[in-house]
Amino acid sequence: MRIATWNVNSVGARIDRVVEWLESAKPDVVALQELKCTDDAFPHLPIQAAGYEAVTLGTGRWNGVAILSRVGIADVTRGLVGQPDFDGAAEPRAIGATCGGVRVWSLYCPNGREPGHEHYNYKLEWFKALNATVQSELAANPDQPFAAIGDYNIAPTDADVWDISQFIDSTHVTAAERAALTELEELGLSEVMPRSLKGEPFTFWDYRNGSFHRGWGMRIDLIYGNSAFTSRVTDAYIDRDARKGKGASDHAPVVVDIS
DNA sequence: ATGCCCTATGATATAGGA
Repeated sequence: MRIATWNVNSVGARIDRVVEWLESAKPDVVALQELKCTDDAFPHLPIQAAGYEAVTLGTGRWNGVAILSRVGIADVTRGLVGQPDFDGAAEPRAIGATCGGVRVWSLYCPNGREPGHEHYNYKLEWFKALNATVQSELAANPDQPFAAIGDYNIAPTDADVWDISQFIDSTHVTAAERAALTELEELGLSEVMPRSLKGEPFTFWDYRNGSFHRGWGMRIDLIYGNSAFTSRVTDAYIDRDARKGKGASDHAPVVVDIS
């Protein structure tokens, strides 16, 4: 079974590319982030025409997550256990579903903006809610394959950004953010490292400053799984080609194959 | 080569992204 995660930066603006990618990569399950649309506006018709059903959580202009599947979607959960509000609202950043026997979460973790910012504190609180959700689900079904995949907005190590000296006093690389990943690992999750098909192993390149052709990228779209999941992994890769050309998302898909 | 920002919004600027 092939599972993928992709921050598409607006599913409406990207729908043709998304459908084209589904047809070429042939994933069975896809976690999408940054839909930037309401549930009502989600483009179900072209997704269905490509052979997938979709469950979504979207409120409009910002955020939004979905899971696409051609192997069934059951037991859909929207939001996290104890998820914090931001600016008085629960943002659409997490959706979980069981697809083909695998429990999958599509995650769009908060950015944080800058260390010490209200949004940074929200980011750390959000990860506590993710931790509580993962802990609860792993305890309920310890033998079921479980994958928490998406845009984590954290680079796990200094090697996961193009130049760590550019990240002094920046989010995505702080000890507190990385500690949130360590705490997920302490629950029994571990990261599936994707290989790079060609070029540097990043998953995001800013639109600005020609970052993509300069190799100024970051690896922030991550695959975490429990041992029932990771023991079945046969391959994982970053589809960097999907970042090329006009009309691309600023993120590349990350794909994992399991037996 | 992949080439120097993009998206949605009660828009004609602004917020957010990372």
